[in-house]
Amino acid sequence: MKYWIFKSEPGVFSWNDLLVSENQTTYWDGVRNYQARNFLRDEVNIGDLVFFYHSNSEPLAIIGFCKVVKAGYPDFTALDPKSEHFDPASSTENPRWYMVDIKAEHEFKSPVTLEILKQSPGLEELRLLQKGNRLSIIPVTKQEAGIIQKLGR
DNA sequence: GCCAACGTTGGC
DNA sequence: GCCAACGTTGGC
Repeated sequence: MKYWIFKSEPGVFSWNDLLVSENQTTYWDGVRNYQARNFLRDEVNIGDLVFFYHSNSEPLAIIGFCKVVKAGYPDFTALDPKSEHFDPASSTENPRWYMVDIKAEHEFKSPVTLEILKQSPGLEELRLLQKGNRLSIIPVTKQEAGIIQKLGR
């Protein structure tokens, strides 16, 4: 089992949006970055734990965590000309972008804010905290995941 | 709203 | 294959 942070702007898709989704499950569409795509396609698996991070918002924080319930499959929004995420270079035969499905598992008692994360020993290497980081699908080590879990209790 | 950092594009 | 220009991200 692996551990991840998925970033989302709550104005686009928030933790609460996830909670009111059918089965508290959503497909994670719209990733249009190759490194993040590779993670979704090749590495994110059923049962993996996903921390749900709100970016560009108040508070900047991990709100809770999810479980991956469906591993990588083609992002169909890339094939839909009406979608904001349409990519004419992607096709059914040769999909360029991938998505996974995640299901809400637990909301933290209080959000684990960016500030808290920065102050927590053991998270110095966390990609989320590196300057200029823009990756939206971030791998997290088991040790880091344990620390984040503790912070959320 | 600003702007630094980053990824992508496209002309050469 | 280089790199300038551009668009986007995301913390502040």
